[in-house]
Amino acid sequence: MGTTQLETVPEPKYWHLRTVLSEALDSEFTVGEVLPNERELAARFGVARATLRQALEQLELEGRLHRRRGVGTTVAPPRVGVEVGPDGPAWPDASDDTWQPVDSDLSTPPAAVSTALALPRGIAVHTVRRSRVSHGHPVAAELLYVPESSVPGLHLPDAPSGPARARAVLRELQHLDLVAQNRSVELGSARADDAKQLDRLPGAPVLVVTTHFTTPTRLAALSVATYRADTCRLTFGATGGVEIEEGAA
Amino acid sequence: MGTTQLETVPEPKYWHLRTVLSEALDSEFTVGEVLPNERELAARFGVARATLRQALEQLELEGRLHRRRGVGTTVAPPRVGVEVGPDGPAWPDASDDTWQPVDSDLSTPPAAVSTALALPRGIAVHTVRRSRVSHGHPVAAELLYVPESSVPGLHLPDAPSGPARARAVLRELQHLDLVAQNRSVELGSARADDAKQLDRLPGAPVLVVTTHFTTPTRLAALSVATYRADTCRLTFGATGGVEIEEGAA
DNA sequence: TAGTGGTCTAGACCACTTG
DNA sequence: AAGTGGTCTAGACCACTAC
Repeated sequence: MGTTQLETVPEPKYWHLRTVLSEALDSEFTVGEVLPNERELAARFGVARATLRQALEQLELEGRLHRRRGVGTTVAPPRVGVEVGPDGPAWPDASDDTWQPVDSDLSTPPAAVSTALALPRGIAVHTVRRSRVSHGHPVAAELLYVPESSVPGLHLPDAPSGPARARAVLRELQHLDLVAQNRSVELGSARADDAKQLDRLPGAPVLVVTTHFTTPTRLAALSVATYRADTCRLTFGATGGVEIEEGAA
Repeated sequence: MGTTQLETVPEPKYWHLRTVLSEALDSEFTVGEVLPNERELAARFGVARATLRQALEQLELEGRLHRRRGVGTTVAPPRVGVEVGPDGPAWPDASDDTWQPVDSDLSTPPAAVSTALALPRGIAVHTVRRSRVSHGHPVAAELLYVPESSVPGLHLPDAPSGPARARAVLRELQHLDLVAQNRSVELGSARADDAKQLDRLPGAPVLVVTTHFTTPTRLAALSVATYRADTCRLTFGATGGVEIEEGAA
């Protein structure tokens, strides 16, 4: 008697919408194609714009869509795999071309960093900012915290900040004997400065990679790298294997 | 004359609210404490409930809050660090106590999995479901895809599914020569079945860990593990180092 | 200037947990 | 039955981009 699925589906509208849109993206759209605007999509599906936006937010979180204010919503390319974490412990390399030194100064780190480095709160450390670019787009912003005691022989250039200073600190680190490298990954939301560097709005989802660099005696440096969660797939330890490309639908 | 920051702050209300609440959580609340309900909080801050919810969603994404329908909003404990990824390549262990075999059957995997395993679409593979528990709470759900050709000597128990069948497949895997193990991490949203297993709502943010198990000749198995992004911090390769505890505010 | 996505409001009702 | 968070609506205005 006209019994459809309607009564047995306690599924939220936005979730159902997400599924419908996701399938449409698979079959009827190509990468880079622009979708109809939100007001039209909402009308087409017979829902409020806020509900439609909930579905779009899900798809953006999953890396399927790319939304830009003033421009529109486009179909995102598959996430780029960025290699994070070499086979063994290794210092960040000053001549590394995946990371670009941006700036550096001597400043007091957040309390959580002081704690991790076993320093009293308020003690200044060398703070190196680096930026990672892939395929022409910024994908990560890094803050590297180095206690002064880790680089006793550091000879600074004249400038109190800038890329040259950053490279000096990175070069000096190579002298230390690195024995271990603990990494962790967690979800976070971009702070205002990271967001600007990553070309996103504050609060955008990011993958935070924290790396502890330890020498035989102690924790010598701490790196906090913030990756765009919408566009990046972090890859680890390609131990002899071949990188497998996806997106071959 | 009464010039405050108001006019120079194009910062969204929900973002400012997030900051204020975050600082309040640091100084005035303890883990497990329940916050006032959303309607009261919204009234207290003079914003609409939807705006207040945007701030709470951010804090939940960052693992600071725990919200449960019908119950309330509580202050979340620090994220638990879950070790994912041993030092070298290793098969999932049947007697591993961090992972618990849940179920197993022979079924056709999603198209993306077929592609990665270099199988024609529609070919059935052994699918093993496992569940990971930490501190009494479910933290991850895993789907392990094993082509029949990878376990030719598999002797199945009578039951066509169930934990016993899962263990049989896992045991048989140990016989293969594992040479590499490629891992990647990306952000995703929980599908309905994962969400139920993780005690979350559909669409909840998760960290998806994909592992490729390769033998000398080919890709022999594929694991897709879904971790709760709100409660988990994934840790990698503790190469001789000591796990550093956080939360020592 | 027109069109886009981003923010915000003030309501309503629903699903769920708890007493 | 009462109280909580989750969903949804129909509007308004703002910030940004591009023409």
